[in-house]
Amino acid sequence: MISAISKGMILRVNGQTTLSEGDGADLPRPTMRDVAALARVGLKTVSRVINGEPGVSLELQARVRHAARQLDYHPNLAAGQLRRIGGRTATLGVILEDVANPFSAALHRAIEDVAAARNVDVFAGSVEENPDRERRLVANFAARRVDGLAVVPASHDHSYLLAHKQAGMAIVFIDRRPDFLDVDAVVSNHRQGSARAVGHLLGLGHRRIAFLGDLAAVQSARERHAGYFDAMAAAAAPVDPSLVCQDLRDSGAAESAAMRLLEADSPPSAFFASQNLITIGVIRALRRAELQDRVALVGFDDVVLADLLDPPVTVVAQDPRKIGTRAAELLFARMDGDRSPTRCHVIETTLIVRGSGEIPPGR
Amino acid sequence: MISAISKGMILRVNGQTTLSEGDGADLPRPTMRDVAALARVGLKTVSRVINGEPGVSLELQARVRHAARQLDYHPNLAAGQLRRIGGRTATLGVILEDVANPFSAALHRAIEDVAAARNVDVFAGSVEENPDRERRLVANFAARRVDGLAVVPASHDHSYLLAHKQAGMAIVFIDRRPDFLDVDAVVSNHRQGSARAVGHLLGLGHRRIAFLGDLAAVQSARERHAGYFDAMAAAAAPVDPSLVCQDLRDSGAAESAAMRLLEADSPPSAFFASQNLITIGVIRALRRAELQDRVALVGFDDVVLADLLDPPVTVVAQDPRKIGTRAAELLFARMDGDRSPTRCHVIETTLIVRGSGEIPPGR
DNA sequence: TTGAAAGCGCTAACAA
DNA sequence: TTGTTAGCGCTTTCAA
Repeated sequence: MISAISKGMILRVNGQTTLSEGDGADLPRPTMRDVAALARVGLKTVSRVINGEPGVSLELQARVRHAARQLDYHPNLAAGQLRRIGGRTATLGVILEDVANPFSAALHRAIEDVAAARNVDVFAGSVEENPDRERRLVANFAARRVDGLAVVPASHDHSYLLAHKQAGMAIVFIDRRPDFLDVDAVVSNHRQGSARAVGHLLGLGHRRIAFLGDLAAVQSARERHAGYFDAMAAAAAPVDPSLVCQDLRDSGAAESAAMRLLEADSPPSAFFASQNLITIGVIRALRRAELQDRVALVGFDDVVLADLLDPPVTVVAQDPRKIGTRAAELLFARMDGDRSPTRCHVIETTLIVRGSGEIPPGR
Repeated sequence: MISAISKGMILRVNGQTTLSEGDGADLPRPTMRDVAALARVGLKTVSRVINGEPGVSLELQARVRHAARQLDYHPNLAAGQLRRIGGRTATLGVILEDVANPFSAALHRAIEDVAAARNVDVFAGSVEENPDRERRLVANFAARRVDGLAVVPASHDHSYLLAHKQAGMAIVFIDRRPDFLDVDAVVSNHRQGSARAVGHLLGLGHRRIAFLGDLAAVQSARERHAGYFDAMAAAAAPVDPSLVCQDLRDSGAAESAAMRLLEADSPPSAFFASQNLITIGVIRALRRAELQDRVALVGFDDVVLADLLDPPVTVVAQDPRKIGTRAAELLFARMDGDRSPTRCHVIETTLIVRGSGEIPPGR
């Protein structure tokens, strides 16, 4: 049985390409050869027109464009990249903690904007602090030959990226510094920002300040933890280990931990919540305990609507758009041949005083 | 001058591939040929081992794997896809309003999770309701031969996607129904959800209910607008056109519009904010006017921390995770050969009563 | 079980 | 200005 020939079908008969009438489905995509045949020009002429190379007569340009439109031709980028010398794919890989987390999403968008200006497409993936997922994503992106990779790394030993770097993949670390690997990085000043937050509470007279932190395995979480100790030590305030909770993976865990502290014999007079989801958990706990006006709270990383809560939440804000933009620019600079020594770019944080962090102790 | 040969360099001499000592930078990536040469086997044998095809002796498998590891070989997916019959790229394109918007980001994450389970990588891009950006992204993703495309469309006439669909690209629309194109869609019940929100306010006795909406050019915004009229008509409540504001593109615009309404001669007794950013704008306006306890508010789409505001914000919640998951599953079903008629899947919304929507009129 | 040859859709290099 | 040939890194086909 011979299947029907329907409109729009590409017919290749004796090397001649023609267009049928009908409205078939699942046609093969037309190739440059098809366009060349229909326009009755050489393959290379089509390539020149499609890529905007000079040196094609207006007449042939018109014929090629007309044929391309007729066939609804869309070039195959992968095929071109394969042969092209230097073989850029015009893609970037972005590896985030979670594309749905507001901080990650803001980074993503900033990177996308820089990339879009160069017509570079962006792969994104979520790692959830799982080093295996990170490696899987890196392997995939490498197999796709992304020109650049922006990573918020979950892993510790980053030397497995060396081969990719040497193969010409530009790499930038975001939010965390690289270990055992020489690449650029853009990070918030986690330690100093945290010390500032805690110092702010200490300045109001707080001494029993709880620290709620993310996975201790995560470098940025450790730095924020260290900032807490820095400030406490600078004020000669003793650290009560029972007020230090780490490894809180989401708002729920943070809420429970905060509740436990509030219900203990000698509760904290203030909280330092070292991450956005943790801040949300602490806010919920304070509400449940109806202590939001008596126990102080400073969060690290800003939270939407934090200014409209009662009391409004004081935070140390990061600047994810600036971080993402800088990271993308570094990536493109390296791709463009920048061979200068790698650097770690530190983006300062901002203390935003709103109310929750200014509640005095013993109220 | 002859450049130094350093460790790890791939040397191709007389067709023989060997490994040098040193720590060179910018090596060419090893190819299957290099692995084959080092392992002293045929090219196809390497291909079989890398792709896990059966029928290779254990001995040769070991030799190939060892050589691959030694060279830090990473296969080039694009090259494989080019020759492979049916040519799947194992990629998806996701076109969103803004990857940083919480609703879009939640969709994105849900799609990513379904894709990751199949080891499919995801391109994402933001359109900002600009049809030109949509077309540019679609063209790029088509040029990259994504197997599937999930779009929150900004454009109106979607027939330009027909050629891609016919070329075998699976397509699903999210949040909006396709016009002039036969593809699957997954949408919230915008109209009924909005009618329910407005009906809720009418049930409390409100008659002067303001509608604040997104770009009227956007289909989902129009449906929410229609839902408002449905409910008003059902209650035989007159619509005051001065209480209907559209084309609000961000929280700031929504805040100004709400302020203007509140300061007018006969202000509304309730607001229906038909989108998450608009809801935030209205909340800010009500706070500024100190009317948050006197003017009711129901929002469409939930907002983080809405439950902790004073008063807590009543919303009609969408289920972005469910929408995204369903959309991705439809995409994969089509790729797997599902030829059943296309459908528009409607995901119901949920009214979450929290307080702001239960403020009676004339308070 | 193994591998040589052809070719995917395109660009590079070169010839006309 | 135009076209021809080779070949990118891989998979397919087919022969050994």
